[in-house]
Amino acid sequence: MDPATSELAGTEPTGTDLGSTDLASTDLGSTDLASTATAWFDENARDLPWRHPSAGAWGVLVSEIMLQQTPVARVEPAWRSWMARWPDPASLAADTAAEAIRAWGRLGYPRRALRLHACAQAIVEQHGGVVPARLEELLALPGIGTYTARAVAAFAYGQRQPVVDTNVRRLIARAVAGRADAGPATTVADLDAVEALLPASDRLAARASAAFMELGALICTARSPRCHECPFWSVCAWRLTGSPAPTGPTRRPQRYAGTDRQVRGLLLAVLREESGPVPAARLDLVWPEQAQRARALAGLVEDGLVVPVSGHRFALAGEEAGQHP
DNA sequence: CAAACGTGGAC
DNA sequence: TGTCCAAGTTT
Repeated sequence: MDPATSELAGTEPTGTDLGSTDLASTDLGSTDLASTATAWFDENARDLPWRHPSAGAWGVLVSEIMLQQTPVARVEPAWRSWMARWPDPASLAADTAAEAIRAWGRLGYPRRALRLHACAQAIVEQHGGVVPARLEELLALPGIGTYTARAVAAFAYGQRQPVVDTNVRRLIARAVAGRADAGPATTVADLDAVEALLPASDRLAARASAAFMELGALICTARSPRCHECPFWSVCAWRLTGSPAPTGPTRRPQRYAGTDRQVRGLLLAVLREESGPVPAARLDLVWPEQAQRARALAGLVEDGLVVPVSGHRFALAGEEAGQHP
């Protein structure tokens, strides 16, 4: 409908009393969204390993990369083994990209593994092996964009940063703007709108950011929001107007079967299972149409995930040495 | 800026 | 069974 404008902006804070919740932890009014969400978070936050102080900034960074488009349930075991093997940037940087891609397993979007490996090397080379805390420096690292940079700054370093992911966009679109769903992209306006909701102190703001995300992930879900359990129940603009259905055209064809993505996945699955270069003939088996197969393989090479080796063989990046007979 | 980029689970 | 969805980034 209005693609140029942000769904997150445009409504004023409510002064309505929530009534049922005791929010004694703040000295300000107890009815703003941030403190309401935080109070809920205090009672309902999941005990995720990267939320423990022991996870450190590296643990937070790794979790954020893994969580880009991959559900928590699948990330958790992968994160544990990853951190056990590479507890800091230096250890990952010292290993091959191939091992990172292999350890990534089936989390999806394996370019993230490659970028995380490159990210670790950049952290070692440019930041002495310490995950940087400044937004500018985080944004300059491979695989780290608007969301992830702020997530690391807030969750690892306790900074006051608007952390806007799909969950927060949806939550605020409903609660504040009264819309059924958020728009497609994170805009500057989105960041500003969320920033305006954050408490003044760094510590409380970071906590509120985590609370907003958790609320979006557990309660204000895309499919069947659990409004009856939502702490925003009495103030949510969307619910207050009868929870109208989403307007506008439904988007995204996004098929998967038969796409280059599927073929890339099949190709990479073979290479992951092998310990070194694989004959091209072996890769030919994964997909019947040679043209698409060649295109997918070329794409993997172009992305730097796969490297051609002499003698019509291919290997995971960093493994082209081929010490196997 | 739209499109590309994996994968598996829930409904 | 097919569609929808999951803590985005890059080009």
